[in-house]
Amino acid sequence: MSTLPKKFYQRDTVIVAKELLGKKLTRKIGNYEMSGTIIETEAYRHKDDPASHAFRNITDRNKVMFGEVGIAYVYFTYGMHYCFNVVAKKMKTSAGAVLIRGIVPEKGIKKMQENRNIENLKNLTNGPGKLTQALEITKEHYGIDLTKKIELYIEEGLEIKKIKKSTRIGIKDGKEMLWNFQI
DNA sequence: CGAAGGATCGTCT
DNA sequence: GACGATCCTTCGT
Repeated sequence: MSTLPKKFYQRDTVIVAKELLGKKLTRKIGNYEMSGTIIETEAYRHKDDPASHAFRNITDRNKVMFGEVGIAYVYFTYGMHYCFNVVAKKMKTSAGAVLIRGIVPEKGIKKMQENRNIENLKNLTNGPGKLTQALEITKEHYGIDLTKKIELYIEEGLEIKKIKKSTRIGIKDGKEMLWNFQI
């Protein structure tokens, strides 16, 4: 199976967020592989989106959102969680990223359960902080290229027909935009 | 069940 | 110096 090309991410952030549903996320540590299918995403854009980290200005943290597409944007929040995003936007001069909020675990479930110290599959990777903990994604992955099959990448997956739209979670402004997408 | 509150620290003002 | 694109536990019903 091949990874999604740069071209895939070089489109409107909201469209990419929808189309990432059903795709396969893989995390490789040495020979060990963990993977799952993406089932929930959120789009965060630029100046038109008050909930986005890129809304105000470019900073040390958010700078990858302004750069090349198909790159990982990982940040630390609430003093204990990492969140994993993919840079996606139509214009080179703009900014945007898609937050991966949930996957269905497939390969390497045992390791994920160890990492999270729980058994229940339902609670294993059904939240942005949970999936980074399960897949051992940290700030070390900030800025890596997800189109290359190295330690973290996204491949082709299922065709999704029905998409549920909703408001994004945990934000103050920008609630009128239905940019949370789930299968 | 659902609601409420605590944990904990990097980032921005 | 305040707060957050969260999660988990506890407590009450």
